[in-house]
Amino acid sequence: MGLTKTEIFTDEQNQLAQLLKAMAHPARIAILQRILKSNTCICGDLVEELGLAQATISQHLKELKNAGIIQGTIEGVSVCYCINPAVWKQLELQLGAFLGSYKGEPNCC
Amino acid sequence: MGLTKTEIFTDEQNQLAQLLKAMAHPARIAILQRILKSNTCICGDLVEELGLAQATISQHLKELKNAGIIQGTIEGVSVCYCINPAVWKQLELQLGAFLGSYKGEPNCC
DNA sequence: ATATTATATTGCAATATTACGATGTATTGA
DNA sequence: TCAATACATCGTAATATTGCAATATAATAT
Repeated sequence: MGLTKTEIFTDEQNQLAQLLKAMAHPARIAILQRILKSNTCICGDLVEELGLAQATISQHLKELKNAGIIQGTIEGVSVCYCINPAVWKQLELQLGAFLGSYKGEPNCC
Repeated sequence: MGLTKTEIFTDEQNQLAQLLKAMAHPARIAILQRILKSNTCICGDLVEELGLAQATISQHLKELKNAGIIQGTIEGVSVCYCINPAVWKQLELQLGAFLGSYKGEPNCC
């Protein structure tokens, strides 16, 4: 198979899983950290700074963009990527609620 | 390929990516939500409640266990799974720092 | 118009993931 | 001991992901 059965889960579960999946790669975490740090946008500096080929970086950027986590605007010859505030905030809320719902009660295993 | 180049990233990036990856599937999110809700442990109730085969559930549980997010102890004939408090707390901290480092300054794209 | 620069897309090979049936294993109860 | 119950593991098919070279595209500069 290799095909997730999305139809048996809630929209919220599928959506959260998709956002997590988009971030679940060290290169994409590195890209996001880089965008967060130099809050002013970046472009293909990534190709030099990370040790991956240009095609690979472009592909990772595309995945982050498809998930809605980042957005890019053309800026002359290069492209400027930055965080999509709405999605980032939603992710923060959804994940916060999810992670925060654990109350660590020690009556178990 | 299909092989992540982990050696070019920091331990923190690789570790966070691995934790996110373990959670980045709707079935595994559903499993975690179920564990969080009935904070008292569960077992193969999941097979009935989610619409997946027993082998599939077992496989997802194994992945969560391998990532360290949950732990299981044998309880008679069944197995009791619950959250690993240390890893959960670490995830909360690491993700909180990561997500919280975005200050939403609107000087960009 | 043409070259240059920056990024995207395509095509491919290697590997990973998802899901399940079938089978193995360990514990309890009769 | 033997059956039943609850999981785990194996094997397999379908599909997805990762990474790159090669090539395409789009914008600016000459």
